[in-house]
Amino acid sequence: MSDSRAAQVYGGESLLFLTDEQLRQGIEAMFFAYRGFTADPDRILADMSYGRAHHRAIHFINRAPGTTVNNLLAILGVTKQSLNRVLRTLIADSLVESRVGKLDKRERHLHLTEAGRALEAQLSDAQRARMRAAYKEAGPEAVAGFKQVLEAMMDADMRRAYVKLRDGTP
Amino acid sequence: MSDSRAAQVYGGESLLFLTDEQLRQGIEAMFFAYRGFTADPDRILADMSYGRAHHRAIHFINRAPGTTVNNLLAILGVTKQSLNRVLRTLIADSLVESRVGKLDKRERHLHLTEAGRALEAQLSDAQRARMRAAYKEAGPEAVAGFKQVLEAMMDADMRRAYVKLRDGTP
DNA sequence: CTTGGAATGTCAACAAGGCTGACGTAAACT
DNA sequence: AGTTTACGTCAGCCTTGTTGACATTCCAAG
Repeated sequence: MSDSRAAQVYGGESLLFLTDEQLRQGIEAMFFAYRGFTADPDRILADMSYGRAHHRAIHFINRAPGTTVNNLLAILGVTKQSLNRVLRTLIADSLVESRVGKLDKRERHLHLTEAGRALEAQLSDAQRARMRAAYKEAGPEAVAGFKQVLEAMMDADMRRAYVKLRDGTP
Repeated sequence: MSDSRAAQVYGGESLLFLTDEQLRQGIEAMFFAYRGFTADPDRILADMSYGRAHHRAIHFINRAPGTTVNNLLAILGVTKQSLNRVLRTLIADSLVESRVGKLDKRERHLHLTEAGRALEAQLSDAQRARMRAAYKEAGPEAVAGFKQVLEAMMDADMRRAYVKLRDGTP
């Protein structure tokens, strides 16, 4: 099981890309690339007293303004207590606004303030710059493959959330 | 800067894949996919009292048996205090062995024990299974693109480390 | 209408795993 | 002999995850 060669030919197509060696390369690529992926925003956030969790919250509030805490919870995949701590500081610092729901007063609808949008843009710009350079270096076909593999790697729930965000939320 | 259309044509090739929207998709794909990427080993480790940090150490010790602490530090990108805490528990639990260097007695060479290799295989199998499914679903060309983009996303240092591991350490 | 349960969000306390800083020891280098 | 390198460790801090307890609000069954 641990050293499946997978060097057979199946349906006329070589399966050499499924060797353990190829898979290991992908695993290590994910590890190193994710570090790069988060490095630039992390540097910016380190100066303020924020962390990656704040970035994630800001990102998704910006993506879906008015989203509820529960909604955000599902997307971020953390406990509400964990998210709450982050939100509390963001609200205290006037980057995020929490509005009591009109229909259901239990819900809180989250919005970025002007300052919040400014920080979001700063973080986003930094992360996109690296992404853009990588895309440019690899080319459009590589990018298509990149997205396909990542999507196939997600848990089913997350995949639904991703696709929903990607295709707009009708 | 924040909403560059990038919809021009450059060198005869469309640059539509470099729009902010495309970049944002890639960013979110990385976020969700990384969660899936770590989910299976995390579940296994949760039962023991280990975490992701232990997994990383075990992975790279297995990849480069006899590596030194300093070496591992550079690859993992953490402080020695942080790594040491992890290594201490792994050594105490007889999953890792630390041997004093023969040429340079200041160095400690790290090896997995039999038990260490068993755990590594268990974690590795779980992670590879997901990777294999994703590769299979996306196909060989997508996988090639996936790796290209990830490699281009890494910091230069990490890219060197990655390539060195990938091509064997001569 | 009331009451009990479900949903939503907040507060408190704890653990993992990053970090810095300081220090000690042994070996290697100059 | 003195300096540098490799490693280990102690102490303390921060972020970010966790569980447990609790308040508020909604809704539906009696």
